[in-house]
Amino acid sequence: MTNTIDLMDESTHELMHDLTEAQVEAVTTTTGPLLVLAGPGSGKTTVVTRRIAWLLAQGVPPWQLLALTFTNKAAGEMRNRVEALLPDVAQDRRGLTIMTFHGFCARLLRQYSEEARVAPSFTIYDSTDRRAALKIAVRNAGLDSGNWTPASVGEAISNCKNKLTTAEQHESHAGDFYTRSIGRVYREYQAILTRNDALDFDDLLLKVALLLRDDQAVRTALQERFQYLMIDEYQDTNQAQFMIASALVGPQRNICVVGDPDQSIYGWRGADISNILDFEHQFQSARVVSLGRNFRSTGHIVDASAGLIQRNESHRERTLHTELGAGDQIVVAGAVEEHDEARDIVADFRQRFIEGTPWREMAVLYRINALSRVLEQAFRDAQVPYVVARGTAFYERAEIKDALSYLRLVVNPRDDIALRRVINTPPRGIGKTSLDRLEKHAILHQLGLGDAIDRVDEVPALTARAQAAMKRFGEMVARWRADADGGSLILDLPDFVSRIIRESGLEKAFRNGSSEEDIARLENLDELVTAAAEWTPPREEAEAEAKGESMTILQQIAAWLESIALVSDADMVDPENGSVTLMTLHAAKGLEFDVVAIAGLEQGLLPHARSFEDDVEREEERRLCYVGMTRARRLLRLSYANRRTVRGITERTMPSQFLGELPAETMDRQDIADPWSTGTASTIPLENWQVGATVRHATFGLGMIRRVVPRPRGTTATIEFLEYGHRTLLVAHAKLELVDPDEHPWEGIDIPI
DNA sequence: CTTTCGCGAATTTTT
DNA sequence: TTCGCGAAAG
Repeated sequence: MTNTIDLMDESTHELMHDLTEAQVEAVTTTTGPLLVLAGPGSGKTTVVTRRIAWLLAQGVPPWQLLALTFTNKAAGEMRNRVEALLPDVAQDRRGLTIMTFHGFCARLLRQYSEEARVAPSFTIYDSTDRRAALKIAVRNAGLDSGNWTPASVGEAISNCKNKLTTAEQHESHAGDFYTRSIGRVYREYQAILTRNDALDFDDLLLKVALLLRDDQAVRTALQERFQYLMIDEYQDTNQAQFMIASALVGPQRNICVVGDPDQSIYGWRGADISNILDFEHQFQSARVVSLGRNFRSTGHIVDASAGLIQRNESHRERTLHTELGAGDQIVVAGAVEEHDEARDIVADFRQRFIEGTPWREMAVLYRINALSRVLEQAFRDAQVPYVVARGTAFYERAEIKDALSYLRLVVNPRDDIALRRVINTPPRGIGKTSLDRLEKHAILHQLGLGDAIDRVDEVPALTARAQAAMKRFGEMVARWRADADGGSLILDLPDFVSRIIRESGLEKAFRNGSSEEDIARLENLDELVTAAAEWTPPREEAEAEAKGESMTILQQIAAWLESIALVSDADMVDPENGSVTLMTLHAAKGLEFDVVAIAGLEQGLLPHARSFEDDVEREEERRLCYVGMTRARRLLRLSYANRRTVRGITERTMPSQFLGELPAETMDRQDIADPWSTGTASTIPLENWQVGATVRHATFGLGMIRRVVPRPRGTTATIEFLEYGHRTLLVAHAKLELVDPDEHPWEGIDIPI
């Protein structure tokens, strides 16, 4: 590597002088397949951005570069950092493509709509729309909506799409009833999407994968354009994304993927960890660079998280080191119940603030969104500024979805899901009966609902009243559409949005009432107008506009709606704001803070109860915990409550098994006396009393813990002893010894269940 | 046709 | 606890 540096001139040396040897190798290995294994805090973004700058400095035209990320935030940060590296050469970055996977696919599909056989002005369905479409699909497939929930059916369909399996293919090799049924719903669901000119998230990837697979001309064109491909967070790619990446890589095979198998946390969504594990097999002669130095966290944090992740069967041995010193130990704190836990976190943060850490450098992470409620309350009560990173929440509010549905209908007249949502919102005399009649007519004549409304005179079943109401509705939308598409009266996007809110009657509906709720809804609608005003078109469009091709309102709405459909929670973390950030562990991926608290480290929460049956899922929970811990630079606080109220029911909880897996010397334990156990604590820490743990008893010999139940007189454990059957013992008094699982005491022995 | 009420089910994570 | 759905009342 040294001679590489010797060969560099002044300006390029500037790009390397502060990098480690491994990082330099990752930056300068520009030809052929390259896998960068980047542990937490190892300077992954630095490497990718320097690599882009390096390629540009080598004279590679910017439009030949394509970098794909998972979130808008990651893409934005990458763009900013490239710009910071190359401040003077703005026009040299023209055509440089740094986008999210989904955003990139959406763009390709609009560009090649004909080849991909999608409508050019397709709508992207978010999870709410998808749910609505799935319900209709289940109904159309003649199945009982009670047994076939949108969630379960949707997951099955999603899995099919990730594997590029079409409904027909799925049905053709269907054996059992379940598979056949899913196939039927899948076909119905896809028919709805097609009729509505809509694509769901999976379709964005699927359609592009199929396009690249089947259309050689398009594939070649893209391969020729994008000579250098980079993919961030590669451990979270699914099969469709792998297909896309493989197809984009031309004969020169310049593909660089960056990721960390230990941070794969989207398996539940179809992410396939083998993409990164098998990279060297998929792309023969790939170079592998492992970034082993952690620039982010202090020693105890690095050691503790390493100790945890080593417990995973799937973990590949490797060492990470930091040169930032040992730092503070991790605080592991217990609390009586969740309110105390939240208060303790706030008190801790307040102390850090007094010591000089700004609020924006602190974050609270949790497994499930429901936990944010208690935490928010505690922060509010203490008057500590906080922000809940929930980018999508605003756009999920009913009144916002209503307003957006009107806009969607303007852009895409065939969007029946949007139409259903707003045809009677606010009420305009078109009830269920009328809608049913319209639908019957539409099906009979093979029309969309929008078309049927345009010819509502021909629907004899409708009452005159309903007919008139529908006619008015149809004309209203048609008028908007005409005005948006080249009409001269409209000034700009926010004006148009506000006009729709007004003329649709949404505004009036909330202005009539004066309840707290109505006022909030009005404010939200105002907020939407503000959001429209603050929105700026993405770069490609902006460049086109600079050339004098200004966008019509219709095009602006379409682009705005697309950007809304593709926002994620993490996108909303604003480093400029002076608040503590509250978010899920998933949303925290890729971020870092000086001070991090993880709340709710309890059995059933983290790891989540739904992962109990499956070792693979449990390992993903451990990775999730690992991701959370490694977000911290200096201070990490893990906490649990002994009691937690979920859905109005208070339940006893156990500390997470993960706490028992952390090296003792990295922890500063601040557990509290468990009020349910009597006095003397057992020699085994509570969190090690897990179902499945192996123990040895002085009299009964070897056994396995089957149940652990906290009781007023002390926590009891039911243990299945190899020779004595099951016994229930008081944890505090039993003379038990925990057997190291590595000893494999069960080898060759049938464990009685 | 609209509104209200009561019941039952549910929440893990999200582009 | 909260949401969504269906039934019954207005």
